[in-house]
Amino acid sequence: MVNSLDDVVAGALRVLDAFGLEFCSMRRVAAEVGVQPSALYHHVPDKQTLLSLMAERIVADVEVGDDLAAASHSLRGAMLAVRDGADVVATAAAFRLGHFALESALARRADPDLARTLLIYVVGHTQSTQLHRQAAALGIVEPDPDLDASFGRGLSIVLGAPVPPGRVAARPERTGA
Amino acid sequence: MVNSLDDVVAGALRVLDAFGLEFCSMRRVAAEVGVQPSALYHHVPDKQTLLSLMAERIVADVEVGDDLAAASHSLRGAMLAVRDGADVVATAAAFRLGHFALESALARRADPDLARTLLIYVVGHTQSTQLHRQAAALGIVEPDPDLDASFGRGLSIVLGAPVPPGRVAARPERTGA
DNA sequence: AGCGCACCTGAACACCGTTCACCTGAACAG
DNA sequence: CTGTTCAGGTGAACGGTGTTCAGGTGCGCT
Repeated sequence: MVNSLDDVVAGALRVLDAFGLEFCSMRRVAAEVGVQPSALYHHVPDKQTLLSLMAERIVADVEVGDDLAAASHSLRGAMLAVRDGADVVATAAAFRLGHFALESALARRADPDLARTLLIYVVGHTQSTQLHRQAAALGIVEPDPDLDASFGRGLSIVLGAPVPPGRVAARPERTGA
Repeated sequence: MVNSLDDVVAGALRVLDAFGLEFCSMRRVAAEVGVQPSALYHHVPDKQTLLSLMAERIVADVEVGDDLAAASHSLRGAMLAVRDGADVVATAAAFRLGHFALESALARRADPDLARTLLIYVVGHTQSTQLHRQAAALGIVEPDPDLDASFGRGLSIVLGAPVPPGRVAARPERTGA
């Protein structure tokens, strides 16, 4: 008892990391915190709201500096650190375009359109990465070791193609057939 | 009675368009088709599978030609045409990176990394657009008339910044502060 | 001592996806 | 005409879900 909102969010994140988003139900979170399901509604109006709080926590210590690529990798890392983290961030209020804290932070450093595009890309690719890894862990698909590099290359495309070392920037302009 | 798989998918899409993804339950689809819920499982093993079929149908007549921007707009249009269409496409098996038909089609026309990045961006931005519009329709947020233009600008960023007519391609390279 | 309030209980409501044993009716082979 | 097969459907049930609500308990404050 005597649980605070933080305790609830922390418990929810523990459940998320242990069981995945699919099984992160209010009842499970309640059990984790040691409480009846209805008690959660004393701290949170909604499951949706709880998910948003979890998302905020997941990306809480992503630092947005002047290096956009570094910020992108930082965000990706933060989401990958928690099971289904990218899904939670994507689902959460997160994508009310323009009302997402990280987007504003990025927009302060660069063109707002670039900020938005970058954010969509980073979250989207990371979401796919996590989904793929989970499928691979279940043996449904063999792991793709190129996924991380793929992220970097896409990042370069979005950021303006200063492709890292020794990499062909092959982007055919309307290759006919 | 005498329903085929196509009838089920069509019914599901009708329910989706009328009530949104949140309320697109097997029971509702069954009612729409005029059948008991359990009957659906004669046509489909899963709700997940049904969603995938719906997604395929939503993007079915998107044409991928040599003009990547045109293809992007076409895809966006197809998803926007159905309520929560982008969500369905994003959720569906869709994003097993590399196993998505549209990604392969795009990759045949351009660099695979560009294809992947483009797809993530288009679906992601459209998803946000649709979510925003729905929120606006409910009066939760005032509509943002710039969203469509925003899509175009982001597209230009991904495709290599041949920014359309009369538009400043302002992309500061690590603008210090 | 007594009020307020944060926190919690326990039961209930209306749904959900899915499974199961069973039925129906048309198509087709002998 | 009989018999079998089988796509398609029924109706009940199982174990879950998010959420609500009336009520209870104990701490801190005045």
